[in-house]
This record gives sequence, C-alpha cells and structure tokens, in this order.
Amino acid sequence: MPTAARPNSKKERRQESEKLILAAAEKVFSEAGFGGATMQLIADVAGLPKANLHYYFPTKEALYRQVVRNIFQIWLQAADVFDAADGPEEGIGAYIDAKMEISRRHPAGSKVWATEVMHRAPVIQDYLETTLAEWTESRVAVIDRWIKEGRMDPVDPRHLLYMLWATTQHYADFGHQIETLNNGERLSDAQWQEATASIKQIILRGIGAVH
Amino acid sequence: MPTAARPNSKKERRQESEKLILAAAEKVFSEAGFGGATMQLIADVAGLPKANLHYYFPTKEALYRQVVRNIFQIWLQAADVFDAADGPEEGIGAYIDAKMEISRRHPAGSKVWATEVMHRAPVIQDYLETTLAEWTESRVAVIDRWIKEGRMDPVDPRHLLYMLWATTQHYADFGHQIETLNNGERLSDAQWQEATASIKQIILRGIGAVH
DNA sequence: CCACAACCTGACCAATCGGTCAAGAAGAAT
DNA sequence: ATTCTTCTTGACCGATTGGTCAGGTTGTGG
Repeated sequence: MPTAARPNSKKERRQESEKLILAAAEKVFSEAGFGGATMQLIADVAGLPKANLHYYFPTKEALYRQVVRNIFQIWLQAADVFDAADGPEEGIGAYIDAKMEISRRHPAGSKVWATEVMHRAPVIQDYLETTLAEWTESRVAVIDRWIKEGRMDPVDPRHLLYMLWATTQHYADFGHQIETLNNGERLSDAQWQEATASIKQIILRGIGAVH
Repeated sequence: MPTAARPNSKKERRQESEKLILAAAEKVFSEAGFGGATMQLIADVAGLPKANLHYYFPTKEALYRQVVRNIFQIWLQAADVFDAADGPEEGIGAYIDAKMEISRRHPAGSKVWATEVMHRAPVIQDYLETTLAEWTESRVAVIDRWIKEGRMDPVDPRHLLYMLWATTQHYADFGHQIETLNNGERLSDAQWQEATASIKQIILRGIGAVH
C-alpha cells in the first residue's frame, strides 16, 4: 500500500511549502511594506533558504501578488452574509460582524491590502476595476432597494459602504494605535464585542434601520 | 540698507529649502512607503542634489521623522473645533468637517501617518503614548459629559472616536480605491460635500445627537 | 577687502538588494 | 536497480542603496 495514507506526498508537501511561504510573506509585507520587506527576511521567517523561495515564486512581485489576491478572496467572501439577508438590519449587521471577524483574524492581510491601495494599487488595479467595481454595484442596488422599500433612511449607498469598510478595517490597520490607547494591551474578547456592538448600534440607528 | 527687505536672506533660504525637501519627502514617502522611497527620488522631486538632502537632514530616518511629526501637528489642530463647541451636534459635526478637509488637502500626509501606525509606529511611538493618549483622554471626558447631560445616547466614546478617525481618513488613505469606483475620476466639490454630509448624518443620528 | 562660516555638490564607498545557477539530494516511475 | 523529474541550497553577481567627504562656492560680519 504505497499510494495510500502517506503523511507527505509530493504534491502535499508542495502545497504546504507554498502556504508556509505565503504566511511568512504576508507577515513580513504587512510589517515592512513591499519595499521594506526583503526576500531574505521572508525566508528566515519561513525557515527556508532564500533560493528556495525563488523556486516556488519566481520574483518578489509574484509572491506579493499572490498574497494580495488571497486577501482579496477572503475579503469578498464576507459579502455572502450581506446577500442572504432579508433587510438592512440583518444584512448590514451581519456584514459588520463578518468584517470585524476578518479584521481580528487576518490583520496582516488587511494591512497589506491597505498599503497596496494607498500606493495606487500597482499590482491589483485590474481587480479594483473589475471584481470590486461589480461587487460594489451589486450592493449599491441592494441598498437602494431597501431604501425604496422604506426599510432604511435615504442614504448614499456608496458612502455607507465606505463607512462600513473604513470602520471595520480600522481595527486591523490601526490595531497598534488602538492597542496603545488601550494601555498597551490587545483588545480582549469582550472589548471586540463592545467594538462590534458600538459600530452596529451607531450605523444601524444612523441609517434608520433600527429604532 | 543691507539688512532690510532682501528677497533671500540666508535663514529664509534655509527654511525654504527645508520646506521644499519636506514636501518632496512627504509625497515620495506616501507613494512608496519608507522602505520603497529613495533619497535619490526625493532629491529629484525636490530638484536638489542628493548630497544636499543630507546636509539638511542627516539620515533618511530623520527626514521621515520630521515628515510624520508635521502631519501629526496638523492632525491635532483639527481638535480645536471640537473643544470650542457647545454640544455633540456642533462639536462632532465640526470635527468631521475639519478632518474631511484635512483628508482632502493633505492626503499624502494621512497616508504616511497610516503607514507608520500600521508598521507599529517605529519612529513616533512616544507620540502615541503621550500626546495622542492625552488628547484622547480629554475628548473621552467631553463625550462622557455630553452623555451624562443627555445630549446624546450612551455610546462608548473611544469606539466613537475610532469611527470618526477611520471614516474621515478613509477618504485620504483609500482615495485611489474611491476614485476607481467613481469611474476613475477624483471626487468633485459636490461629491466631497455629499460624503461629508452623509457621514455627519449617519453618525450624528446614530448617536442620538440629532433627530 | 578680508576672513570666516555656512552652504553646496560630484565622486565615491561599503553594504545590501533581488535574482541566478550549477551541483547535488530526494522521490517516483519503470 | 536505474532512470528521470522534482526539489533544495550555498555561492555568487550586477545593480542599487544610504551615507560620506573633500573641495569649491556663496554670503556675511568686521
């Protein structure tokens, strides 16, 4: 039985190596930016020789591109709860929950995304113009429908989406500042719940989705 | 009359050179990050030889530090309108106006600040722990007073402040993404007013400061 | 007019960067 | 066992980086 239940087949090891490298790259890129990150440091974090990185990813930019794309996928998935909802209170509330969960579990990814966009998105501009634009159009239509149905106040849907993105991602991107203002300690479970509840309270009341 | 009304005295020229370098540095740092920025590029943007930069600022880090500190000063001044106000509607409304104006006029500075914080504030951590912490404490007290006086709903003041920072700075830090979603065009005067009005409407209603 | 300090800059340097490559190690297929 | 592909790695390279420095220019006070 040579082909069954081997702990490490060749393809499995390849995937594991790629994941290991991508995780290390995400961390280093988020802490130093694209220009400040070095392949040597990523290799050290991954526990691999530098030359091995170039076997799996031909260039630094190719590795960075893959990191950003992975984040974008996670980020888009948070929209599922938005669509499945019946009204703004449930839909936007669940969306805030999902995005806060991502900020908590993938802060490094959020930072890489933010840095990429701040630098005018040199490697993912096509994603912004296609996938993100379509995603946004779709949600704008949903919000407009809710407004027309009188289930929330008339608010510009785009600025509402920007507020949702900004507020939730702030807890990842500016986590260090928040931590510093929290006596140097990371937010506890209860504090994360308070943050999420505060955001939901202000925004859902602010748009008249709850009274 | 040698000492009067000379167009370029030595000290004036020094200040002008420093301003020129700082403006170029702010632009380059915001577009490339600390690691991606090069002294040569900053020198080119400023129209000066690279060696001249090192005459005014001994190291790249010293130049970067000055850029970040200048931004921090502008950023703190926006708080003046907060203090002069009588109640939450006026105070927070004017604060949103001021911060949106900064996002519009100093987007590069906002990006440098954001990148610095995302990288765990290696050069301005002392500012976060002292000046920003005191500033925050002071405004938390003001908001708590407004709540106690029944002029707004009970909301965690810190999370409210984070929401204000996140939402307003988003229009600077993620300006490229917003521009892309606006058919590739910069926001017009009217669109900036709409953005500011939307934010004020949602937040001020969300905290019960206006009905 | 002189002397001194402040200012400017082309040329240069050690260090580090992303990336390459040849030579070998490890599995898989036969 | 043998062959072949896939994987691994130390050593290396040209290019670029932040920073230095000697020598020259400019402005200023006496």
